[in-house]
Amino acid sequence: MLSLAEENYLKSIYHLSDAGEKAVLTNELAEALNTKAASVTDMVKKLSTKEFISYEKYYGVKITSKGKSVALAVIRKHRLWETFLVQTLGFKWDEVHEVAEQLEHIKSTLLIEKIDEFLGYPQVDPHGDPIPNAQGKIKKLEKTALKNLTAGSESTIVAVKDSDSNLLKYLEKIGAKPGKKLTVISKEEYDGSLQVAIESQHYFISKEVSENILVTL
Amino acid sequence: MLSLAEENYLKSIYHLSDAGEKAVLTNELAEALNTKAASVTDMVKKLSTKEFISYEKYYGVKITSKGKSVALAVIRKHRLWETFLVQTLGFKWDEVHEVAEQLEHIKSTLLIEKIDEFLGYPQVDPHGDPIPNAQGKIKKLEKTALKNLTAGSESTIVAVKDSDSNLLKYLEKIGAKPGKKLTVISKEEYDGSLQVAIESQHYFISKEVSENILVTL
DNA sequence: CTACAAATTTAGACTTACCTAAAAAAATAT
DNA sequence: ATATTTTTTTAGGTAAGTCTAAATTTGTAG
Ligand SMILES: [Mn+2]
Ligand SMILES: [Mn+2]
Ligand SMILES: [Mn+2]
Ligand SMILES: [Mn+2]
Repeated sequence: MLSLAEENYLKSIYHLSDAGEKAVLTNELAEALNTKAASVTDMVKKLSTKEFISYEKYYGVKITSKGKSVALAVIRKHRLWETFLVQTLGFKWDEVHEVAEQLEHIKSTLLIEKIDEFLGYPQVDPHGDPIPNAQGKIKKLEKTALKNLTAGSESTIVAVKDSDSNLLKYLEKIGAKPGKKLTVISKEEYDGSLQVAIESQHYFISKEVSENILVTL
Repeated sequence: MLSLAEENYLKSIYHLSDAGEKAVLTNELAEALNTKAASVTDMVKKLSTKEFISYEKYYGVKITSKGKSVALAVIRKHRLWETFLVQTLGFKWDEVHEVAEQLEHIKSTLLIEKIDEFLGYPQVDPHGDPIPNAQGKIKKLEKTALKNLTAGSESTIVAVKDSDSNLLKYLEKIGAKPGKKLTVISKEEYDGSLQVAIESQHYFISKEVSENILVTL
């Protein structure tokens, strides 16, 4: 049985590695987990011994398929809980991430399957992120950050960053929800800011925000 | 912010003290928490420093009102979650206690208030135990264990012990649910076993079982 | 190629929540 | 009242997960 800390490390490694594609460095993990590099080295050794990751000193870690399946189970729980909180209990989409960070560690297969069934097997969470199924299969979205689009391009919002409550409140205000059409009207080379249209409303968007909105290719 | 261990200690102290009436001894607590007396002494000192309990060496602990309000908040969450699992997700009443032991430690006032609202402010959990309100007020049930009844007495089941899954499956089978009428037909002095009627069906009940069914006075 | 900087690991400590074994206090029995 | 048993506390350790500071390795720039 994995500890809360171990589960959080595996989840972060999974995310930072782009679903296991690339190696993750010690400092990246320390940053993501709000801890220190020395602590990461310790934990990474432990997870490596248990074969959830492979670790080569000074070269970072790669997640194994065993580790991936743990990570995906945690991500599944996180996203199902977020969906439940919004759809069933009426939470706002900026209120759910923190609570889901706790709920994702509840150990009960029955519970999460019942929630999934209760919700009618949702495919994506309130922020547009895909929900892995019980077997750990996850739909990979074809997506890019809004900041990569050029002036004139039209696209649809696929997902948004879920962990910044203030960002989410702002996105709500401008109607930047998954599913909405978005057109880039102009782009300022100097600071990377954009002018965009969402449902015929025009908005100025900072580069920072444009990094956290994911759109169709 | 209290740790999981601290919350569990306070909950156990509350239960073992009959809602704070009497002092709780070190060994009782060790037994209830599945730990050793030495560990209890350590924790009890810590909780005492933090003023959740008062502790006098060799004489056991008493819960303070500060401690009581923590305990009641945890009990509230436990019972609301159990109710949610049964009513909303279709868990059986013997499947919920273990999961609720985890869910009761989720930190989010909003979450538990939303669950309470969603359920329509239930007064008792699936095992008949009263649910404290958000202010920590709890209805004290007038109840006694079935084993204290004498032959001929009629009563109504108020609550049953919630933590033994096999007991609950058995009680389900004989229809011993909170709200049901129960008559003691005879009592065997030798081993304390009883013959009872529930909805005109007759059952032999061991002393052990009769200690875990609570009935009206 | 060498010097300096950046990233990472190692060493040594700390906190929480446990444990066992020994000592001390309280309860009970003679 | 004294001896024995039971309960509780103290002493000293352990494992998980964290930290700071120092040492080591790797990367970069002249
Ligand atoms: Mn989230
Ligand atoms: Mn999300
Ligand atoms: Mn319970
Ligand atoms: Mn219950």
